[in-house]
Amino acid sequence: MNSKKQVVEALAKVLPAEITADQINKLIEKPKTSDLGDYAFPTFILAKTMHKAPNMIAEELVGKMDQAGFEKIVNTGAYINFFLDKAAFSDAILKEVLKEQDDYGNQNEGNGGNVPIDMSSPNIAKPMSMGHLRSTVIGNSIAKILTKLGYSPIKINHLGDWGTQFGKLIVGYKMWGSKEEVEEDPINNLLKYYVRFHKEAEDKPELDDEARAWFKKMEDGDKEALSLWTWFRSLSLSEFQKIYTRLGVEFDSFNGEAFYNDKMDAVIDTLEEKNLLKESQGAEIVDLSDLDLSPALIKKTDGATLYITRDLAAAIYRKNTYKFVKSLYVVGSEQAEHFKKLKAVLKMMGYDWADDIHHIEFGLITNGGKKLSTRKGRVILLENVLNDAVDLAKKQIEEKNPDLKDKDQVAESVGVGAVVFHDLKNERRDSFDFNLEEVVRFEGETGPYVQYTNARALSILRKAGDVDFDGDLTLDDPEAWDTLKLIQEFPDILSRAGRIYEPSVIAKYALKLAKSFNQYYAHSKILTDDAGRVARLSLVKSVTIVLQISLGLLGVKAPEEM
RNA sequence: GUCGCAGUGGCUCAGCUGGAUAGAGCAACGGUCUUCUAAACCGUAGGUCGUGAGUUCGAAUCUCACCUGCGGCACCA
Repeated sequence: MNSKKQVVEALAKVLPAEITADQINKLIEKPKTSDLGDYAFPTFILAKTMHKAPNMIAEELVGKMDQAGFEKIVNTGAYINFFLDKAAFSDAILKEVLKEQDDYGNQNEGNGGNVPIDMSSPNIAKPMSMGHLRSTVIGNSIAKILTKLGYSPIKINHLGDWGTQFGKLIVGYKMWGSKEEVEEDPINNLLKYYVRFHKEAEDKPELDDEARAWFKKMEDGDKEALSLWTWFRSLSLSEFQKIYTRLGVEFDSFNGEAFYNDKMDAVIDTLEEKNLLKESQGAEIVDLSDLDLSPALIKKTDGATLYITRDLAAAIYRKNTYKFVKSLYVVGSEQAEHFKKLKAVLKMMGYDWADDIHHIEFGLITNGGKKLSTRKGRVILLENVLNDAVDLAKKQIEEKNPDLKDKDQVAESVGVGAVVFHDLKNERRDSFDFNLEEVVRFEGETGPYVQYTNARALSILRKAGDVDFDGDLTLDDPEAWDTLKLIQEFPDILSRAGRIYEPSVIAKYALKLAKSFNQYYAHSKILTDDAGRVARLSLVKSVTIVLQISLGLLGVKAPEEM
């Protein structure tokens, strides 16, 4: 349903013909308060052409307008305020949601097009930190949003599974580690060797040489080196999997850095063919000075390849494999320049689809104002944060709803949901300082608040028993009005979230809808047995549908009771 | 130095393409559970929207300068 269109049409009839429907549509705004109606049209721009004061124009236009189909149309100063017919509106929107159910809001702008999403991408042998959570959770949510918009996302976990750090790891393992220790607690112990390596290498630079030598062995296909690498990799992966399961995230591909080892020569060949490669200070570069970018370093002085070389190979591989309509990279904003360069080089290679690559950047999480650093052992372990949050959720349940069944499962959903929601509710570019208390908060603008709202609504529906959601769903209760309008806005919210790749748009919407419903809940007796009962229950049902869709899009579970 | 991002009540943030008295949450204070889950609801208090100029009928929103913070800037990813 489209109530805005109704407003545009009403205006088009009385406005000068040179103003197009499209222009009208752009000028219409939503008033801040409901006493100013549901839509408003400012008449200032007409003042010049009509040679009259805006408030006069507004008054005149209102006099000429047909009020049919609206509750009323009035002017307030220079604005024309439209009040929708609440009864007709509620009936139409509730019927639509109840009919569409989980499909409510679905759109097909994507037309099935493939969209690889590079996300999560933790480094092997290092624990997942809060930083990885961002990439994982933002990527996952964007994938779900795009699915609802008709795209086919492909979630790629571009694992950090190759590079000199493995040389360091092997050296550390051989010096201080043991098979038993690693198998007991793979990630933490591997991390221990890695941190110790960096500490000791400060005084013993020969350790770095040794590490380089081991990495060289890996590249040369040395059996021992590769078998250690494979072992570290698979241990790490199964540890990561535990966290992904908790977060409810699944991947379509785990092709990480190592996967592109044999695909870089072709890239370098092409660069050479197109005469793009230049030698500079002993290294091979692509000059990007025309674009005000520093050069892209393709090959080091020692002939080894670099990050961008691998990413070029990956970009091309993804285009060939998936024929994508766009390709997303959920990576921190500190890498913005890297992606500019990546696109620039691809463009120079003649790949116009470079324009379809989008860097979905997000802000840094700091701890005490400082950047997190694995090397210095300064990390916030995601697993600990999740555990703390779940423990706290469990306590709350014991306190508030001790008879609840499946307490542990609900605590898991609520605790993890709080952490995930917290990460998604602000604009992704915002960087924030980690604060456990804030992350695991359950009151106010939080995930649990939305979950709780949904659980209470479901509880009403359970108490209502069998309801035939049919017939007249007219609801002209002013308390319900904001909620109804919000439900109707959902498809627009979804499309905006997809357009700007912003899960926070959905999170904020869910909070708004939950708040609005809680107000309704507090002021209306829904189960009262009167003529409006079915309509009110339809609203409750519709709210649960939209809240559950929204939480689902964020990757947050919606427990039925809590 | 240079490029990018940000600067809104004590704290964390909204504010869509410029529009009608700048909105929430937390914290503070005060109310609301014999009635659908009080993880909720209602109310009070709190803001020169970093600073200065400009564009406009109208600027938190656009332009410029400056200040502050964070991030990037060739052999890490």
